[in-house]
Formats: sequence, C-alpha cells, structure tokens
Amino acid sequence: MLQPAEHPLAALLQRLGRRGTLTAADQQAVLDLPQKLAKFRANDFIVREDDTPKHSCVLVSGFAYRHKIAGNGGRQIFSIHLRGDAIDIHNAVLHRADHNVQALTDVELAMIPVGAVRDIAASNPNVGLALWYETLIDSAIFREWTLNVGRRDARARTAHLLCEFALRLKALGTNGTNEYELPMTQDQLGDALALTSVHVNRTLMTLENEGLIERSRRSVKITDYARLAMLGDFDPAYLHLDTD
Amino acid sequence: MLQPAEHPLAALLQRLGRRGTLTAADQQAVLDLPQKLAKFRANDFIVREDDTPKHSCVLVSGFAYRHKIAGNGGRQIFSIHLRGDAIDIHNAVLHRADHNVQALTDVELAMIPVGAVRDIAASNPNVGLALWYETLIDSAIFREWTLNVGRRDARARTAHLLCEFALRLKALGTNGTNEYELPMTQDQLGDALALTSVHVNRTLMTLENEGLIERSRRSVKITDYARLAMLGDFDPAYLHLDTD
DNA sequence: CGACGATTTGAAATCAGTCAAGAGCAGTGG
DNA sequence: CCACTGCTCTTGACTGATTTCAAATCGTCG
Repeated sequence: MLQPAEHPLAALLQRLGRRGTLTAADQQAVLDLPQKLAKFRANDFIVREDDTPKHSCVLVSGFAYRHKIAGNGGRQIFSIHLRGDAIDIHNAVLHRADHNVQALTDVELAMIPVGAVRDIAASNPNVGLALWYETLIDSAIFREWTLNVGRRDARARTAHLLCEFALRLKALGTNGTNEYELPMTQDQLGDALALTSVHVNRTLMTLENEGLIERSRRSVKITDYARLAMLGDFDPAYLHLDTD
Repeated sequence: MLQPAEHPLAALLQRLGRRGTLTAADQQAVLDLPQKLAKFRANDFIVREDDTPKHSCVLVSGFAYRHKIAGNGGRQIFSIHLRGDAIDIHNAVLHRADHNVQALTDVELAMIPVGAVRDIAASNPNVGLALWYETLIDSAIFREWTLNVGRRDARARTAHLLCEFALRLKALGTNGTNEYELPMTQDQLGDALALTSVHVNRTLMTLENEGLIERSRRSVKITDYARLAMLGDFDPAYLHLDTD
C-alpha cells in the first residue's frame, strides 16, 4: 500500500476509515480511485450552482466553503470545509449542483470523476456506506447551522461557530490547542452566521471583552472554552466525531 | 409483484424509482423489505435526539416534522415530511439520532429494521444509490431552509414555505391545485421559519391582504402563484423533483 | 354553554441592520 | 524608505424589523 501520508486521498481515507469498517482491500480501493490534483486560488469557484460537475472533490489542503445566494443578494454560507472533507460527493449522485462551492484560501483538490465515485459505491458496499455516512454528517452540520441561525442570538451563534471550528481542527489531529487561524473575513463570517459584518465585529469584540477569546488579525484563541461552549450552546454530538 | 398502491412501501418505491434506475428485481427487493406498520398520534415523538433507533421509518400517511431544541428553549423545525418520505433512513447509518422526529398529524409508518436498510443498500447498489439520493435531497432542502431563515425577511420566508409545500404536494400526485391543508399551527410555522407565532400571523395576513393567498382555518389557497414565488424567491431546483 | 387551544390585535421594547466615516495593515511602486 | 492603494476592521448615530407582553376574539368540541 502507498504511504497514506503522501497520497492525495490519504486524508479522505482517514476520514472514511474512522468507523473501522474498511478492510485493507477497501482502503486500497479508495487510494486507487482515479484522481488528479487541481489547485485553485482563494475565492475561485470550485462548483457553481446549476453546474453539472464531472468531478467530485476532496480537499487536500486549504479551506473551502459552500454557499448559495438569495434573490435579494444575500449570501448564506452553509459550511466551512477542512482538509480531508469530500466537499461535493453529493454531486456524484445529484448531477446538478444546487449551490456553490468556493475556495476560502488557496486550495489543492483531488478531483475524482463522478462515475468513479458511483462505481466504487456500487462495487464496494463498505466504501459506499462510508461515503454515504460522510454526506449524512454534512446534513447534520447543516441542521445545526439552521438551528444556529434560526434560534440563537448573535453572541451564541458566533460562539458556536468558533467552538465547531476548534473541534473540527482538533479532530484533524494537526492542532491540539484552542488557538487557530480562522481564514475568513468578518464579511464571510457574517454570511455564515446570518449577521452583518458590522454586527460580527461588535460580537467578536464583546466575546473578547468578556474574556472568552483573544484575537489578533485572523487568529483566534479560545481562552475559556467551557464558558464559550456554554454560551454558544455547543454540543458536538451533531459532528458525529465519535464514530458512532 | 404486489399491487404497489396497496403496499405500505408503495409510496417509497415510487419515490426511489423516479429516476428510472431500478429494475423489476430492485423494485421487488424494496417491497420485500421487512417492515411493520405503526401508528402514532399527532404530536407523538417518533425519534428522540440521542436515541439509537432500531428502525428506519417511511411515512405511509399523515405528516411529520424534524426539529431540534436549542439550549435557550427555542425550537427549529428543519423539514416537514409527506407521504412516501423516508423520514429517518439516515439513522440506519448514523446510529445515534441528533435531532427529533415528531408526528404533525396522526401518522402511519412503515418501520424497517435498520439492519435491513443497510443490507439492501449493500447488496443492491441501485437501491443503495436511490436511498443515498433521498438523503441528499433532504440535505438540499436543509440548505434551502438555512438560506430561507438566514437571508430572507419574514414575508419572503413565509411565501417560500408555502410554495415549497404546494409543489411537494403536487409531486405526490394527489392534488393538482394550489389549495391545500397546511397541518401546522402558527406556532409550528414560526419554529419552521424562525419567527414568532405573532409575526407569522401578521405575515400571513399581509400575504392575504396583498391578494397572494386566501386562508380559512388551516387551508391555504395560493391565488397568485407567480407573484408568491417571486416574492418568496422560490426556485424549486433544490427539490430535485425533475429526477436529474 | 363553557372551556380550551389557536388566532388576532395593539403597544412598547430590543436586537440587529443601515449608513457613513475613520483607522489599521499589507502590498506595490516610485 | 515612504507614499499610495485597496481591503478589512472598527466605531458612532440612527433606523427598523421583529419580539415581547398582554389582552381580546374565534372555533370547536364535549
């Protein structure tokens, strides 16, 4: 087997395999998926609404986000994606994209032909289930974001997002601390939280003045995780990180 | 083959087969799924957050909804479900429920053991893909609701929900008109739209005064669909009704 | 009729939005 | 090295959509 650490699909494999249901053959089948590496610059569109994507993408490095634009011009961001996220497997099944995927930072993507995704799901039930599982976790995150935007006030919403990001970064295993780069402008944060950038700014300052976080530039340090999680009504069960 | 119209899973089969990818054998396999019929009264919980469901449910008759409750007591409804909807196939894969499913009206459910769902997905790739597809449409609806709640004002939000409901009912084939029973209290509508029931009330009255809808009791008649859809920024692409 | 839940209406309060201007910070180029 | 440019962040004053609180009306069902 190839060295997972060097393979473009290594992060995906780690993700798919975390429930422990993949055999060595399954794992090899994932690594053998046809793929080519592509690079996008920050702010490039990876998928546009109404596209018929030919590839499903796995994020190899960098950050990306999914969003949709309302008729009144408002943009809603649905999710932020990290290394290892299969950001549009759904397009292998749905055919027509109903929302946009955009690069938040410069990114590297492993592009897998949609037919290959469908084929591996059909021929390899373990992998198929694991892929399905990933899209269901996406779903769970969407639901939590809907709850966040619909039923929490600005402070709680913001705190919730900061906690989610911290935990997902930790789950990647690269960063054990509660300090991280949040590669988003306050405008983008606003579109994720359904707030204006002005109010995001005021809210971040409040959190900082309350001693919950420290900031400098885009770097965030959660100085009181327990209180921030409490304030943000953050219960990570929806992330399904514990391979249930 | 059994008469689909009389089989509890007939509506599910119709749903799964709409893309035309199921062979006769696939269809029979779906109808052969082990299931038992269960009835719930309006407001009964079908699945509770943190449950480990033993069954996945298909809605045979009535209406159900999915929701989650925030720490501050606010409830956010994520989706309303109609006959034929597989309201918690996701629980066959995820194991632990991260949100509630509740009966909106009296309902009949076909309860399929979660193991049987996983088995048919593994042994029958066409059916597996069709099930996956259904959960992806759920996802698409969640995203649109997030956009609705996050980026549209009260009038547009409400109009959007009314249009979605009309179209999904039409897709069921039972009702070709734009008049239907909306089996929700204004309180429940508020939880779906992230508004208070008071504001839902005012907004419905506005829509009525503007000549877009007529109401009596819970019955809604869309008198000007074109304008309502325009106002609600409603583009049904996200429902993926056209078997793309 | 009486009771209960749901809907409707009114008035006051508030959270977040809008508009607008200034400050900070990188990168660019002279 | 510094001025310039562009973008993001910060701040203030004002506005407004929606919430809150509270009371009245309606409809249905026993």
